[in-house]
Amino acid sequence: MRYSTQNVLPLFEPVSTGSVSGGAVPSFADLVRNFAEFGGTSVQALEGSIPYLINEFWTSGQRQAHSIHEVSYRACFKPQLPEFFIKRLTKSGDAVYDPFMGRGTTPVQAALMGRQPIGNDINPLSVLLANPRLAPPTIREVARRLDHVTWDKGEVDNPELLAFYSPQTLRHISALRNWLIERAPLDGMPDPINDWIRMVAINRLSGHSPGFFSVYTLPPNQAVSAQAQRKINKKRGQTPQDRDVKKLILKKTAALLRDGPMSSHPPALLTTGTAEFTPAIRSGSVHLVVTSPPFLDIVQYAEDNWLRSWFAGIDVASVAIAHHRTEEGWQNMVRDTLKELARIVKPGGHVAFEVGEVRNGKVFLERLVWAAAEGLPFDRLFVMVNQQEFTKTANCWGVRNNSKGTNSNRIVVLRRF
DNA sequence: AGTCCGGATATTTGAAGATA
DNA sequence: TATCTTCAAATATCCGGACT
Repeated sequence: MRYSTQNVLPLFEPVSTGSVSGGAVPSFADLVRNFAEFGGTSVQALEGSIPYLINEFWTSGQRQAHSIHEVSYRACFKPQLPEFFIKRLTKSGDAVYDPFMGRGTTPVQAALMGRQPIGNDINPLSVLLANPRLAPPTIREVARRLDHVTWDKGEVDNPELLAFYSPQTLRHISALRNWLIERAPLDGMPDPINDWIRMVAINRLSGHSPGFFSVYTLPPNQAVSAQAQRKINKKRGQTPQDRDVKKLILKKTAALLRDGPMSSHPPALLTTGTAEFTPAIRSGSVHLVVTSPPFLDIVQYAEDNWLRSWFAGIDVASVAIAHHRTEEGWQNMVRDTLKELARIVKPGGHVAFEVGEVRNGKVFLERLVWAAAEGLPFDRLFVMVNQQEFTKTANCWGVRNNSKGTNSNRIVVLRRF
């Protein structure tokens, strides 16, 4: 099913976060408890001292969200997740924040719903992926700009990459890379059209369909090493073919803009840095946080993104992405992050902190988050568990639904007092 | 000398849903 | 119907240290 305006409109109505008096307006807890949009009713459970509410909350099956979200990134939640909370806990113009924004699902969804998008991530790649989609150019503008790129000014200056690209394709990619680094430097003034082109190009670098610049390789959220790619090529008997870089960028641009323009929204604030210290964000300025941190050391974000970082001109070694191997270290990181969120979130505002079960179902991260919030100025409301028959389409690496990998969204819901 | 164990490292993909 | 796009790592192996 396509994402339609009809799906969006009701979301823009201001909603109350509930009130203890009167009882005419249901509280958020009541809304969650009584949720039954996909047939099932919420199951309540108490494990230890943690109240759980279990249901199918976000989507029935794999429902597509707004097309502007369709940017590949490792470990991103469905846009329906932030939508669920934004719809019920904020009104138009409110600020919605994600300290681990990744591809920017939360700020983009917030913008689509007329809220103020605020986002942060330690990886500079995040701003490059999120910011252009908050103010997209038109296809015509992109096409005109692409005609100005000096496509003949590219060399094969990194022969390793010939494992992924034909020489001609690599020359075009290099030409675009050089052109963007010169015309739209990362520390320079934003240029919505150039920044958009870079965002799309980053997303076309590698994948396993003809819509990408590369020969068939692993899925686009994880770039294999050049050495591993040479092995894949040998095993499959494949050689990189020429790809039309400009045409593919335009095609993906059209796909991203298919569902129409971005909604008008208050100005965005996107930063690059640690979630534990975000001085650019004013105290008490945020109404809702919807976020999901890295899960222990499961995903190697820097390595997975080496090819994208190369294209963008980011020095991967300079990006200090913390990998917490131990549960204790991870919980300390979460606590320090929650302390900063306590500063940023206004009284009465909420935090939806999404984690999952990892280590083959042995570690339930929401328990660590719940413990980390102890003693901070938050009411710990409950943990929502989103359970579906179907959790992901991926079956590479032998991942199967509801057996391997992370198969449930587990959201610790806090309210600032 | 042999075994066990935990941690580190290298290797490896296919089904579901949307769209044309 | 055909094609395109997407996707929160498990498993096998190696290595070094602890222990028998």
